[in-house]
Amino acid sequence: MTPLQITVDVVTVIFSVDTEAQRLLVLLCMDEPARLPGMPLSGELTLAEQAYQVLATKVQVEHLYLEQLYTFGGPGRDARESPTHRCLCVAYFALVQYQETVLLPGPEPVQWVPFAELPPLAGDHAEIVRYGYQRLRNKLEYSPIAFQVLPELFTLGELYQLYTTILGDNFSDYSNFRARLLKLGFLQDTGQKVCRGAGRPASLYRFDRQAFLPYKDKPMVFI
Amino acid sequence: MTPLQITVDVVTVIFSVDTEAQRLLVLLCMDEPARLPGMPLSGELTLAEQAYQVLATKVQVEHLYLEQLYTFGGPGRDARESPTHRCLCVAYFALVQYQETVLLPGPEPVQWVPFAELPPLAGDHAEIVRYGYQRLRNKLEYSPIAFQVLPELFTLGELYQLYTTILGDNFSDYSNFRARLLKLGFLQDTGQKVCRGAGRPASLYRFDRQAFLPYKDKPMVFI
DNA sequence: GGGATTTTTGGTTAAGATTACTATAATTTA
DNA sequence: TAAATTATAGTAATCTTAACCAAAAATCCC
Repeated sequence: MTPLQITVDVVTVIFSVDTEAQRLLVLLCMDEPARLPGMPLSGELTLAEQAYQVLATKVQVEHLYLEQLYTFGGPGRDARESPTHRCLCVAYFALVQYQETVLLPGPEPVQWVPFAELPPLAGDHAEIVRYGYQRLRNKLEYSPIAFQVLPELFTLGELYQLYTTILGDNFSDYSNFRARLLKLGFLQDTGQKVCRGAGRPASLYRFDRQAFLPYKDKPMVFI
Repeated sequence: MTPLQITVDVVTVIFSVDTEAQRLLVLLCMDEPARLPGMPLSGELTLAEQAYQVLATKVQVEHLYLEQLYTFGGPGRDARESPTHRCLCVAYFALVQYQETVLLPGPEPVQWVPFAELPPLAGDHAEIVRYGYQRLRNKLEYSPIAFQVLPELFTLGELYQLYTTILGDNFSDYSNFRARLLKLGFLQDTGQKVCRGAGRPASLYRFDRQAFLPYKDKPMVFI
């Protein structure tokens, strides 16, 4: 019996939100066919560090959220496989701040692609992206990842736009969204006012992590 | 550069609920130290099939729920590791029906251990069990896994006991639990009455999968 | 046998949350 | 300067939740 040879790829589904254009974006390597950024597992890093490495070789960004998504591994999912060689794929999920993200040059150029207009993807990468999108929606509803990728100070309108771009605008109207979020008590009004385009100036808010902590493990719904 | 050799173990955290004794149980291999059932990845099966295989070599059971839990893989998590050898662990989560489960004899005997009285576990298996317990609580609250491990016909009291044993009895009182579950509309009253010990006879209910399906992707809370 | 106990069942009520909607304030745009 | 735009505040009807209460129908146990 020949021992089974195993390859493990770490790929990262990187989302970001262009609130201006109201678009959810996915970072893709524009090969033919397009694929998710990834690299084979190396020896010294944890899986999470590796997933971050994948991200960091493609983009420069300070504010992000990263977590493990799922491990894909049916036999036959990769062309390199054979009876003695198995390929697994540990997928990670990332959300990065769009405005500050810089795409890095490299041998395989990456590009933001609107989630609504995904091209055909290599192997099972389309499935991985769909899985990541579900995770994104769920996380948004019951965890504060939005504040991870918003600037330190933001308006409630900007927060609402982030939510509508990802969830669609039928999850709540703006007025009720505002009331609910403010009631939760972890948004700190700085008192500063800004004008973003037309309309009455808005208050700048800050996410108060201290005030949020009591919500750990308690039911907490944003939408 | 020597190629990295990778071993992948598939382990399964198997929970069940002894409603009589009001105890949540975990299946452990009673080695020294105790550990979760698992086996190295082989060539022909999907990860899920492999996880089921792990389960099926230890217990005989018809009704169960199985899903992927998490992939653990920091370097240094396993004694077999070296600079050229990396061990990953793809963990699965299972919930099985206690009453019908038969522990199978084998070289490494398994045993139900109360979750409240876990012995020291090998490697990072304690972390994996804790992770599984969190998943169990979450799943119970917003998915119908309870019906997967309840007999075809069950009383609302039995359903409530399953919930209290896992979540503690401070999540809802019986009366409100009943009302909420019945309102959801996917519990079919068969009209049959049974007496379980003392007390007024209870109606036997059936989980109506058809009536449940509309809840897919919709918020749905049981507690 | 018969009262105590246990469990199921079916409520009620007050408080809180949600939804849809309205109105007003303060800015930019035309 | 009027119109449009966005932020903010609030209301009222409806629905949900939490904490109870009480009767019904069985077993338990003396």
